[in-house]
Amino acid sequence: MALPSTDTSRYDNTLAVICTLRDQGPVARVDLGALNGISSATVTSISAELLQQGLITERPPETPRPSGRGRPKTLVELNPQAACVVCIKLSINEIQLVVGDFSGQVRHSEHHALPTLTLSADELEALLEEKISAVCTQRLKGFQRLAGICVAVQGVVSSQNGTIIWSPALSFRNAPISAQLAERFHCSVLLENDANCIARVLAAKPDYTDCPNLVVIMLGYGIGMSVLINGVPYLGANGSAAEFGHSKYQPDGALCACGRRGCIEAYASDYALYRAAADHIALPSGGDSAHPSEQQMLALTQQALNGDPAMQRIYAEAGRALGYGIANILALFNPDLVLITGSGVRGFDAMQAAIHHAIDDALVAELRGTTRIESCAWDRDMTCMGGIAMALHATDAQTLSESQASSVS
Amino acid sequence: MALPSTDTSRYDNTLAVICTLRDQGPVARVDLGALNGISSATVTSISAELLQQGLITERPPETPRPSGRGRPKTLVELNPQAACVVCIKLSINEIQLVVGDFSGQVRHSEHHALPTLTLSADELEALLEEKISAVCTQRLKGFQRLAGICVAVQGVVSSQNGTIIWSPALSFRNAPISAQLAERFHCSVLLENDANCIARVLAAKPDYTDCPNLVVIMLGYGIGMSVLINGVPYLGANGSAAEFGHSKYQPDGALCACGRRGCIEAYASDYALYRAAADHIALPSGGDSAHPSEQQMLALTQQALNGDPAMQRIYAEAGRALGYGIANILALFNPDLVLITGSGVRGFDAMQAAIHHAIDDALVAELRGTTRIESCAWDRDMTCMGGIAMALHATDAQTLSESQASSVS
DNA sequence: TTTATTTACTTTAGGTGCTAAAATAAATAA
DNA sequence: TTATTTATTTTAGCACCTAAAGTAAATAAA
Repeated sequence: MALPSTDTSRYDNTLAVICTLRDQGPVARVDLGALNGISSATVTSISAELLQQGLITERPPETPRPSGRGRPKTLVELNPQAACVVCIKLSINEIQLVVGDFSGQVRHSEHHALPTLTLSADELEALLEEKISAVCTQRLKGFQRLAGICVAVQGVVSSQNGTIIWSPALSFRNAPISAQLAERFHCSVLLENDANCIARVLAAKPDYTDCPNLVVIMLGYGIGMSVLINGVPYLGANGSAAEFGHSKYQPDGALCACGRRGCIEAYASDYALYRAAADHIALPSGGDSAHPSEQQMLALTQQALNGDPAMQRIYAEAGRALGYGIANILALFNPDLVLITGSGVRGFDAMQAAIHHAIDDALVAELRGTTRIESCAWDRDMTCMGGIAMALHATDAQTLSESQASSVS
Repeated sequence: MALPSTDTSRYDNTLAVICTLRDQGPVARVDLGALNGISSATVTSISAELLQQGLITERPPETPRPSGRGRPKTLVELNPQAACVVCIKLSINEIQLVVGDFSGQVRHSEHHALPTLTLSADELEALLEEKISAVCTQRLKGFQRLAGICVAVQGVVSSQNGTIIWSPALSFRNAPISAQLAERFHCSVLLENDANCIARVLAAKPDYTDCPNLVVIMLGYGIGMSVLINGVPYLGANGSAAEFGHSKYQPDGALCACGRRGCIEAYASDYALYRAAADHIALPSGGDSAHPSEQQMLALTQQALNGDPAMQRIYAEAGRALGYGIANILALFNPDLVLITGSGVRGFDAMQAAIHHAIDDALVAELRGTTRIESCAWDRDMTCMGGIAMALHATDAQTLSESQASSVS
């Protein structure tokens, strides 16, 4: 039963204006109207409220006048100081903290190496509180408030419950996180899968804006995925959807880190490639066998690209597993685009032929469809950028209602 | 960029009232308000419009008065004659036509046996026009108009383009259907996958209403699937999503009707079971080897349930393939519920143990999740009932705007 | 230098559609 | 017959939008 209830147009339009300003930068009132399909009279009214609440500011007229006749546009822009958000990325033996302002710009970023795998749930909680706290005291000068926190985690999380169900970075399971952080910092806390953060960033790129159904595959130590359906991440019933890495290539196949056999991850992840290669060739030392270092993985890839037949065979088999997995994605999701990224794209060229060959083997043309399959350069900062964007988006509603409340009092 | 634009609440509320009346039957204005979260003053206003347009009627007060004090409720209900819709199901060598009225009730149903596989695209078009035309002249007495047509097809269809991309019932491909029918009958034409129609009916059942993410697997001659995400069928970029039957169990495995190898369908569909059994046991004649008859399939299933070891092995292998396929569904979609139905559920008991065993083999508990996996009795009329419901839903918007236009003139 | 033109923004007038509260309707209980 | 209860309708008022008119601030032309 749908509950249409009362009119929400002012609210929707205000949100639309904020979103537009966030991803277009300073915009004139006329253009805000045109971009969002509302009259400029309405924009005048909305921007007057936002101005009064301190969420936006009018930009002083440009010194070199813009060409053309007529009254020059008065640009309005988000007030960066109106609020800030923090994103913490939790990966194996490393956390990254990033501070973003209300306009979405990154203001600060820091990395900390630490042994995440030996942490207890309480220690993790304490660690996150300490790091956020430190960043707040050092970096929050001038900001009106901390509006939200996004915790980006590799693995299975329940955004709804604010619980990390399972993560390769942690040795415990079912850790509730959001509630305590929310109480400690008096702001909304968003728990997100790292792949969803990446997908958020990629989906905004101009090349991919016409892809409402987008699948992003993250290759790396493990294999993750995000599925955007009409631009929003699909989470499933408990948040464990899009676990591409543990979909099957071969029943009773290679052993996976999850403990089962035949997962795609058991063929195409870093540890799988390293494991398959370790018997054949000598590798630079560093990392341990379950967690190969970037140097080791680069060396592996290089050998395959240099024409080493054993390594070529290993990458071809990984590509075949990936290809069969992608074939299932095409048959089940029929997305507009599959993007392959993550640190593991370093090996994409060595796998690409096998991937496409496997897909063509698996699917007839009608089911193969017209889905583009592309790789995408990896940037380790993308996760937190997406987390900042998601935290701001989640926070806008709250920011609005709070500002309204304070302006009433 | 979102385009919130002008207010649509009257429209939304009117649609909500119609939907409520359709699936609840006669309802009083107060209750319409409560069920849809709007005030009864608004319901009065909306129902006055609908009454004037002839879309609803007031039901005369009950002769045996309802208990309780106070002014008795005046129930309003949809006027069944306000419009009707036709659903045509196209299956291998059979079509079914069903007429439904504006209130969603089935008024007429007929089956025709005919050789669909020898039809050309033009012949199919002519056949559909002829059958619909006949049903209209015979059955449309008293109805104000034919509001919509739903064509329900096994296979891959593009609802957007109104094109049958591929169907096992037809020997040709890429047949545009909707446009010509729409022109001939001056009404909206909806082209739907049969599994989506079934899913629509099942999702409405009280047992399953709390399952926003629902996967329906249809076993039969082939294997189809429908994925409802927040209650709406997921179609993908070209309408070829949810092709579970052609997701992979075993690379280079058994030959599938699609021409590729290792598809789930090549293990667990009727033709696959028949093919595997044909070497082992004698079967009643009828059908051909690629299209076993219902009698033959019942005999097969019976042998397995009677304890025949060869047949038990065949059904166990089919169950294992299905189970691995479902494991991928759980990992990728993490739905609230997987329902297995279709004529092939006759063999469910013979496969069930193997299905669950395979799922547990494939997935760790965190990824297995809490998804319910259930079978559901098969009813061949369900497809058209879903088609009627979907056609009405698709049509309501149009019905409204037309009635408004005519009431203005 | 003045005037016309162009474009942006704001104000005004009017419409849609909602709700809460008051009024009315139609029953039962006392 | 009167009081009470519940349903529906009417009324008054609010929120929000748009079109159109009015105002502001620039350039181009006379």
